[in-house]
Amino acid sequence: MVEISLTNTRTRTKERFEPIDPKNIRVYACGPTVYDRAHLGNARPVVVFDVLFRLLRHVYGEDAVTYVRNFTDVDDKINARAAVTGRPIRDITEETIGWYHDDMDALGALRPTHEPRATDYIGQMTSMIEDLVAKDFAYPEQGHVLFDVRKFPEYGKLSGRSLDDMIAGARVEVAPYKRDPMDFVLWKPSAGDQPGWDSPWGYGRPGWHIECSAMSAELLGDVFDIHAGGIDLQFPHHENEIAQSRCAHGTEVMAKTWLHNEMLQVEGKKMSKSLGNFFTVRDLLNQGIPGEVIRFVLLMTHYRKPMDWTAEKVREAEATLQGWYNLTDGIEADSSMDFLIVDALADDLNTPAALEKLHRFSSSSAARLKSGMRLLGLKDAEETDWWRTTIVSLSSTFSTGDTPLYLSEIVPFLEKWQQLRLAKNYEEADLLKKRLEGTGLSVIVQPAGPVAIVPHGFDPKLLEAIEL
RNA sequence: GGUGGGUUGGCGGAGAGGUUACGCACCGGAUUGCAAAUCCGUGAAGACCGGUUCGAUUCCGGUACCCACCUCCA
Repeated sequence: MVEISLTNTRTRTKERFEPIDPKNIRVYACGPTVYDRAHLGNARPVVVFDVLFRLLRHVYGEDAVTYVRNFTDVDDKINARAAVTGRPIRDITEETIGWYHDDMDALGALRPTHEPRATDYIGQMTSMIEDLVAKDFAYPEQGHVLFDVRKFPEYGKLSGRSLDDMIAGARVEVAPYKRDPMDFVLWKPSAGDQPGWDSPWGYGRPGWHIECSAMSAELLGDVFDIHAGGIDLQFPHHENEIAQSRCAHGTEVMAKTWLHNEMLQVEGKKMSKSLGNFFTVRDLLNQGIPGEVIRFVLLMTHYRKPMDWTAEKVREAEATLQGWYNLTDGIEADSSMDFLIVDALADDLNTPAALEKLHRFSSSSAARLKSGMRLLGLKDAEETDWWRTTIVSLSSTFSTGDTPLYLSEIVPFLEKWQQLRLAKNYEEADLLKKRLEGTGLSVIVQPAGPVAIVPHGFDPKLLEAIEL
């Protein structure tokens, strides 16, 4: 059995992963609030924890892993979106969930075992809140229900904060219904057209944190193996989840292992709308950057380090993948050296180290490369075609797939170019070559003669403007 | 202010107390009208100051700088 080690935020150490039940490993990751397209920062944890999911399935068996990622479909940002657009909330959340699936599928992320929606678990939330009130960990006040942080001595342990320090430096307004400034909302009243449900505390809606506690308990149990999310969720979201779940269930831990990925930056700066470097996964796909390339870039940096998204990395990833796809197209995969990749991933999801192994395979065995790429969730060459090119030459022409050949359009130019070259009229030959390259073609000389490399998506109409 | 993390060659980015990371770029060679592609090869590092050690970029302490969170953004 491969020994997996993971950096556990809860204990601040890298430790060996030992499943509670090797036949049913239970993982929960915090999913998106569905009010808009997923941005690139949302994609990082999705890809990172997809690698974890794949690794666990590889090691323990495909049916031995239960992976839950929620959709937060009740939230004030969604309400705001509904108010601005005049659309029903359900329309917005349905549409956004569809987008999310499209975009994450494009990145090669497997669908989790369960993708629960918060609004389908309101009953579980209210019973959990009732339980917390009954056990005196929470108190109702002015239509709200609040968690009483002073009742949970270990509050702040996950993020290494003390209540008193946080209050000293807090910039939050203290609501009048709170006993302690750090008390957080489990339930809050709804008015007007805000979404709401009947509850023992009146018509209202849940606070943000309770949904993850209720859904993870329902689907994974009171204690489960791994809870994952972005480092920005460590406080307060995960801290609050732990407080709720442990107090309600009376357990020593909520999850044995807590994993947090570091944040994403763009060209060295935090991604933000004001800096103009904010973009969604869909924006990148629409620019023609393939999903596999986005995935590759995300895998180039270890998940616990801040990662910088740059155009240079995109270029590098695309060139590398194109080369690997050319090597592995039509090749039968050889899994005999997979353990090298698995070992790298088992060492705290070291994806850069795994990529290094793939680079080594690329110069020794395309069959092993193909198998290794699958382990990282990179599509097979046959499943995608953006990397394909067509080679047009005067003697023989072939295409790496179903790409059109453009023989009649291109060959006359190659013949002309060859004539000029044989006549040593290099000035005109170079001019012609430059014009051809302006259409996206690459024109080169091989031992057998001139050759044009036609990229995927080439537009032959561009050739009409060039004089023969 | 509090808490956590980081600083590796031109760039990206890992591991390891002493043995080539790897990729991109660069340079040299093969090849080439030029170029591209491909193949082969060389060089290049660990913020600063101390400490531990036979030996540290790798462990410990300090300094500087950077980043994140504390503001229901992954």
